[in-house]
Amino acid sequence: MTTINENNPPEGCPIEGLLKTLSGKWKPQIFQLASQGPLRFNSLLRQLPQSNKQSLSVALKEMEEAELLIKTVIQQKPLHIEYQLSAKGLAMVVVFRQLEDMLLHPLE
Amino acid sequence: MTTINENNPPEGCPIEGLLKTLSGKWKPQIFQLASQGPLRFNSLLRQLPQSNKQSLSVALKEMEEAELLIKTVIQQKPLHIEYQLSAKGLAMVVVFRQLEDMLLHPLE
DNA sequence: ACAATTAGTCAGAAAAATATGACCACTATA
DNA sequence: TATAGTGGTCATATTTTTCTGACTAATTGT
Repeated sequence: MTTINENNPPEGCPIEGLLKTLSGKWKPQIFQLASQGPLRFNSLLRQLPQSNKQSLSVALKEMEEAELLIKTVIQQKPLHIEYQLSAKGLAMVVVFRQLEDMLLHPLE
Repeated sequence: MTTINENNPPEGCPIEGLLKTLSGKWKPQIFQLASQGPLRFNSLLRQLPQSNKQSLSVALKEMEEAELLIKTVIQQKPLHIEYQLSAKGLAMVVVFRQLEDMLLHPLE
């Protein structure tokens, strides 16, 4: 009688945390655009005309909390706010590019 | 007068495709468990008691289509079906581990 | 014959994610 | 004074994702 390891509730699955911070409809585009230069809120909104303030606001906040983006307040009048990729965020984008390739290339 | 690149609708954002195939409530756990050995449907269901047949069935199918999992029918009676990580899937898990570390380690 | 196991599918309900439109404060321009 | 730009928040509505429970079909055990 062979019973296989079935007592394995992966509580706090680490991959879950990772993929959760990366999940969200507009985060891929934010990564992509931020990899091309600093972002500003209204500009981002115009570049993603299918999106909306609310969702972008939440996505930016989550990415900032995950330390993927750095938010900078530029002291001009009117105030300008810039979001740019952190080192972490940039490293993520680099890895994403590798993963894309992996996903696309057929399995030999 | 400096106008910044705003004519940049990232149609078919490549990162979007990647994160879409990785999205789904139970895929992280499937990656995790599959990295420990081949999976069978009902066993998976028992190991993830908060989940359900439907969602797992869909997730397995999507991961199989993305060539992350390989489905094998074992000709015994009753038929057994095994899901195991492909080379691609395994490589993904390895990269996930690196990304987790990146995400956790504070930005210096 | 009846229950349990294998691996699912299906329709409908519930929950979660996303979008809409109004509103806010501040500054600038006509 | 009114309009537009900066960068948002909030309550509500809509859409998408996930879950539930019933059902299938073949096989094994009691």
